[in-house]
Amino acid sequence: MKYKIKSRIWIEADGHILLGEGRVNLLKAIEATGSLTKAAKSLKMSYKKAWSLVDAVNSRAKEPVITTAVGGKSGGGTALTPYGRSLVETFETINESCWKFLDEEISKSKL
Amino acid sequence: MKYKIKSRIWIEADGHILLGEGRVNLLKAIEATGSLTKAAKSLKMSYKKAWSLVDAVNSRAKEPVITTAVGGKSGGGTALTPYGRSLVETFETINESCWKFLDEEISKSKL
DNA sequence: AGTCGTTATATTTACTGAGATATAACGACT
DNA sequence: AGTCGTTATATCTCAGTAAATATAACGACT
Repeated sequence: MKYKIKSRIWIEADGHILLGEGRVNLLKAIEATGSLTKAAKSLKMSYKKAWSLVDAVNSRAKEPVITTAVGGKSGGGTALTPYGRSLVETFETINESCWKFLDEEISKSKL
Repeated sequence: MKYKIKSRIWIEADGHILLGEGRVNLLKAIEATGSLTKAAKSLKMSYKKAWSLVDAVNSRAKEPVITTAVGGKSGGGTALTPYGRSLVETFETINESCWKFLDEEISKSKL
């Protein structure tokens, strides 16, 4: 039986959490569905929770992460900005390289 | 305003968490005080919670992490085994190198 | 004007997890 | 035999969080 090492990373802005794994998943679901309601459903999350998460991200980030449209034929929708996409991408690459780094570290140790 | 990246790491054994930051702190407090009761108090944690934590660590680790004595003049006590000390030490060194790694990664990015 | 699916927000309800409390057992020492 | 501070464990209470529910506003299109 071997030990495994795991990690969670997150980005903070102004002492408050800006982006973590859950929020990244939500942003990706928004990009996939084009709607906050559908994104929440696809993650089996309440609309309210999803909304508070994206609101927190949007209000703390240096630039807007999502744009919302209300009303209209389709009812409206939510979309990721280019800046949002870059946030998601760099988060995921850093996260994966962190996993790799930790796997190497634990295999170097004598546990 | 700059983004900061943070992380939590933990070690799993057999699919269950073995050691994380909180447990490491508790083990260090045990080493410092020689008693689970005092360690719990020093961390403002209930005895019950502290006990369940060390019990979980002790039962999942490859070798015993603590030894306990019940009764006697001093009432008893809890001590860290050499293996427990090595667990704590490697956890902390990996944790700190992980922080360093992440700081470098985020400063490389364009956020 | 009416419909529709959405964003946005408040309020109420349910439940899990943490804390508080209680109790037993232990054994070196006086 | 009695004391003392500890380990060990069960049970009960409560708060804070998550979920469910309700409601308003919006605007393109028919």
